[in-house]
Amino acid sequence: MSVVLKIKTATVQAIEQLYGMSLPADQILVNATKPEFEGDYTVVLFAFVKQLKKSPDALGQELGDALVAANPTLFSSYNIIKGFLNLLVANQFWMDFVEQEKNNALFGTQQTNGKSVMVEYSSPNTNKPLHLGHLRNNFLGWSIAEILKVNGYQVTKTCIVNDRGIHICKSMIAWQLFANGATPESTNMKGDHFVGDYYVKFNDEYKLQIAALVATGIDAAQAEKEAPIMKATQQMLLDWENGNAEVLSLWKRMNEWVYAGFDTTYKKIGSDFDKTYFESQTYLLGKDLVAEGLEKKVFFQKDDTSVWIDLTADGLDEKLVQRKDGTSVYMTQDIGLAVNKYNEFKADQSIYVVGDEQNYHFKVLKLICQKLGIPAADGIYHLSYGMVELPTGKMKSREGTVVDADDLVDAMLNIAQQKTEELGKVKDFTTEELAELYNTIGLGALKFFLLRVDPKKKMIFNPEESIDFHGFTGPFIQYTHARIKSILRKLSAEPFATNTAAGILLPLEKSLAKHLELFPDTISEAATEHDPSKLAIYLFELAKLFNTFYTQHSIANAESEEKKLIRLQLANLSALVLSKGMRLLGINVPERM
RNA sequence: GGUUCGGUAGCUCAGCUGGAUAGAGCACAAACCUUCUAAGUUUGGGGUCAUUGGUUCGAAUCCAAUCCGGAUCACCA
Repeated sequence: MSVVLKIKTATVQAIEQLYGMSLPADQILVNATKPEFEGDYTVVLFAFVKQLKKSPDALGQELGDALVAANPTLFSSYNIIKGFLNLLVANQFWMDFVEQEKNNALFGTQQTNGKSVMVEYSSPNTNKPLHLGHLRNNFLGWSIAEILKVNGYQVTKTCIVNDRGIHICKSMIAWQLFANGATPESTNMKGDHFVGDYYVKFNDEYKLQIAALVATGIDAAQAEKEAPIMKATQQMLLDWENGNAEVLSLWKRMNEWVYAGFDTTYKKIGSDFDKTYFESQTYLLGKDLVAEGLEKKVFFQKDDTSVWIDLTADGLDEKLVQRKDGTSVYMTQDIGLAVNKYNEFKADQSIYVVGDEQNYHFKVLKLICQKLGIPAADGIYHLSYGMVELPTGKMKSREGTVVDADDLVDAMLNIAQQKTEELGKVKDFTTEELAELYNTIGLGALKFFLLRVDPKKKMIFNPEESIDFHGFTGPFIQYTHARIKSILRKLSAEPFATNTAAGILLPLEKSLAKHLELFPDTISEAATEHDPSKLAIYLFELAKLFNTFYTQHSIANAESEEKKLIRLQLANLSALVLSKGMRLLGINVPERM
């Protein structure tokens, strides 16, 4: 049980005993005491002053006395200032806490809660390489999955690959027209980039053709439809759907190129999935649900035989679920896939990590599933994240203003290498060890950069300014970890003796212990809010605290053996929490850097 | 226009279930390496928390209106 919860519980009991009034624990407001006052945690009294008809001071006095008397191991003293009851937690309490957790690899890990959850993320299109936006998606999805795991959930990571559709045909057509049989092998290119280039070529050619048509006097909208390359693409999509062998074979071949490229990137950034779905295999799902929905009168049919759902009562619009030609739309597929996933995994919750541009889509998806009475419906949760934008605005692949994922990762590794070489602290590393270190640091900087901000908010990335390695960054935390490990190596600190001294904790020692104690609560908050940035901020503060502590107090040359011991314990637990916490963000921490 | 998300220091962001004098990092100015890793630490300047009104012991936080910006409201996926 966390300290804050203990304080709340103790307060509830005290109020019950003193005044015979029972309050729920969540009505007690407990804050960390502001540094300018004496104390560790503060109970805000105003909330019950009215109900109890007492002055804040009198209430605080009685409550403070009762709390200290009833919980001598928890509280050592208290003071009251203007309606705030500042409680001082006993030094021994913090020391016992550190003693107990000092080397506990499971610190912060919850027991299994019997619930299962699916996390769907990444969702790439197979017509172009991954970009910075995908990186945010991948890091978020992966991290949330790990955070849920330590909170006791059984997690299945899934990925839906958008491997069919008009956009795929665009690259295929362009390849037929311009490639002269070139392949990734013959051009020595990564497959996803190779295919992506033909997607760009399509758009270039398309624009030219439109311009040519407009020059002959055709209006722009008409020209967009008439352009031969577009007509060919649409024909190809039809051929694909009709199972044309030649088209299917080209489609497979080009997709294989892309998968090979994605595979490399996923390995490099550490993304993995337990189950991958392909849209080419799921896009027909959901059709039978349309019939079922019509029967249940959830859907209705218009005169032209298209099928709709009326969501005006829910403050939304009418939404199409089946075209008049009987084919299904995106929404229908998603309903089908949701049912499919549920049948396969029976997950209690299904989290979709998808950009906030699809907020409306997922709102509708959940509503429709609920109206259809699908068991998975209430468990649908859209983890909506903001776009990554450039200072000049949104990234657009057609205009070449995307930040390519591979390029960015490579650039990060280069900076990591350059800085490491400048500092020259690991000259004895082998080539392999160095490569691993650059990877750890470069990716750590990138992942932390993308995960440290609230997922809901859009964020700005300026390619002109390289991602920092100082301050609120991944490398700063990695560095702190390496620093601690260096001390532990030198003092060969394990196993620890049991700390029996009833010593006094210095302010910085106590601050560290206090902050370490918050780790389990932070992890569970990150899970319930679906927000890894809570964890990132926590870890940064821990690293900062440790560094301050480090410069003020020596561990190796501590004033006494007792001091040395408690500091060793604090250092070891700090390293453990930093390492474990960073791992939940998908970031490794080095032993040396 | 409807819905929805956002607006906090020069920049990037915390804080938002109402609590004490609004915080970090970067940038800027300065100090600290014969002592456990200076990718570090310390100090300093820097704010009309978009605006106006309301709710109350107390508002960056809640409510309303307004202004500004994004997303979305496709027989695209």
